[in-house]
Amino acid sequence: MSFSGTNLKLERLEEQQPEAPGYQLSLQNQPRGCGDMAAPYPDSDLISQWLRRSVKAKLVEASDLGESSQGDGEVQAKRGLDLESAKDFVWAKRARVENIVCSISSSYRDGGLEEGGSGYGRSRRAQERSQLKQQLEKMREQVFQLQEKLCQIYSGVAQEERSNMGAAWSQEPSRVGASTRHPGEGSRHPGTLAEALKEELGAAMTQVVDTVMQVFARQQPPPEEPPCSYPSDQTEALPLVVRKSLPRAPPELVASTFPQPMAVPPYLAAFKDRAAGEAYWESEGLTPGHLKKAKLMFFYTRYPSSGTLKTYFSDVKFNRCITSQLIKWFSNFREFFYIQMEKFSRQALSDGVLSVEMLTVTRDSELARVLNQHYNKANDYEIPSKFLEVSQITLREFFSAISRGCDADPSWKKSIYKVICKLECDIPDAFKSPHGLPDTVHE
DNA sequence: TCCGTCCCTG
DNA sequence: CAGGGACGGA
Repeated sequence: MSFSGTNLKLERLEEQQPEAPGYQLSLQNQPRGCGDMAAPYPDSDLISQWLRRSVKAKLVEASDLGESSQGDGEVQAKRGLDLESAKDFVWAKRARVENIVCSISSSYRDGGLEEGGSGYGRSRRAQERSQLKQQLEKMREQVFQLQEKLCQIYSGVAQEERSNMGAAWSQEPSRVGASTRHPGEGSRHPGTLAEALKEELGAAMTQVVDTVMQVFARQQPPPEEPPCSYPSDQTEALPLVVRKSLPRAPPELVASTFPQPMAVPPYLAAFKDRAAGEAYWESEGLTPGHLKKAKLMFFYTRYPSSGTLKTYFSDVKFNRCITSQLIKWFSNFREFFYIQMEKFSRQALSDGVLSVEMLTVTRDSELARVLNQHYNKANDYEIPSKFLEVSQITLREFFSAISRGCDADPSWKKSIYKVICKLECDIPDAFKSPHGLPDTVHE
């Protein structure tokens, strides 16, 4: 791996570093359109400045005090940055990485920070500088790769523009989003370009940030308490169902004693999960396996009590959140169930069915097929005959109520719900097994 | 007031 | 499927 090109590019970055925010610096080495891409994200300018100050303060702190940067939790805890705007995360990441690189690089190039002090302090500083130098080299490489990627992506866009336009290439290519939407040109798959850009940039940024975080995390002791409480503590804006049995990330990658703004905020970590196609936590949370199990349990119980839920989800650590989530699941299951019942009974009415006796639900019924598709998508479980009976009773209740004109009453379904909630069936003991799902039941 | 449910929306 | 408002019962 050659560093010559990398160094050239970095020096150009460093020359402009004092004035321009970090995220714009590297873009200035790109075609103008790339730089303009930053325009929709003005917030990242502030973030960049703030981050640069934080990193510099960190370096000065480490050097002046002659101490490692370990363990200054109080100072770090005071540093917080609200990066909640998800649309800015890529730019925030970029700004963060580039500012780290620029700051370290500037300090390094200028011969380090203030000399003097005791011999002990000097040797520690030399050690610090040596470590920082190594980090710088690695990060230079990463940033260079990122720049290359951006160039490739953008040049690809530009080529496509040229070939598609067939006319003179614009003197001043505007930002990608705008350049793909010329007036009167129609919607020529701008979404594809935007998506490609987004994916490439996201993947590249993830790679860079990961490396940087790893480099810095190695300097830090592991946190005393891994933030594994996160999935159950913050459920907003994240899927409540987490994938289980995937490798847990080293805690220091999720949160370290690094100054707060540098730590990966949970939602960014979550994005990183998606970008990397991995889940970082196994946890106390409900998994797709639990969801599947719950759906199969619906064949037996439409209104499970919290006690029933606790009994049949014994591998789950129950708290208010988990309980309400499970209850919500069954509420959603019922909703779907009753919607289908109403739909099929109205259909039967319009098809000229005259009496409820004509309405039956068997395994061959279309209604059974729809229900099976919803609650037993993998079709690896046989619908219990009891559920077919309950479905038939419900269908007939709906048919009867509608044919009597009861649906004029806004609360006409409540009487049906009262009937159905008494039709609970015994859930097979196999569902009590905390691991896996019961084998197919053949009746 | 709390909790469960319904209902609507995204 | 999740979020959230409305509603009613305890």
